Amino acid sequence: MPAEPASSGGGAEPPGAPRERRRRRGRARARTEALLHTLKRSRRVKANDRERNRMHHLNAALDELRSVLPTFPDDTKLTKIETLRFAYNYIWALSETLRLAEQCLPPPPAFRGAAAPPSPGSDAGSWLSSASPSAPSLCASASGPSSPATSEDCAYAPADSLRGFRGLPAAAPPGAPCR
DNA sequence: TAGGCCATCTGGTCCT
DNA sequence: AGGACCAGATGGCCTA
Repeated sequence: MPAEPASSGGGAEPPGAPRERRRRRGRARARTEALLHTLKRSRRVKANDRERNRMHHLNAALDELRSVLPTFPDDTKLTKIETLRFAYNYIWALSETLRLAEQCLPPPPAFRGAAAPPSPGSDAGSWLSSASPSAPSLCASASGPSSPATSEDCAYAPADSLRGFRGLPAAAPPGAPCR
């Protein structure tokens, strides 16, 4: 504990003055600490508020993502982790479908000199489902795009909600001939 | 009742 | 300096 600094005034003070000064300084320090405490507190409250807002925005974005993901039954609510993993696999499946479709599409008329007849619903009846052995499973996974899902990861997937999955054409099995 | 999911609070770190 | 982001802690709610 540092010694009290000697007063510059000398002996003009009445006896007991140093004690009074100490008391006042103590009160001032208490006031400063209280002020600091309330300042810290209000900063914390503001930070909490921002954090709450941030999480609400994050959840809103997650809800938007959920709303574009197909589930069965329709009102099935995926958990956060399920939503993210499902979205990952859904995107993978869509791009795979696109890739296969491009592979199978006939060349544009400009190259053939004649319009090719569309093949409506050539594969429209077969939708991707977890029951299809050749189709990429849409169950959740964190693995790479070349193998979007493993059976172990499927433990995380809402398997029942994905069964009967609608809206995504099945990817053709590897090596399947284009029609 | 245990386990999963979620919201919130909190302190630390990074960025502007 | 203040805000954004992150991860850990905690408590509530729900379901098997």
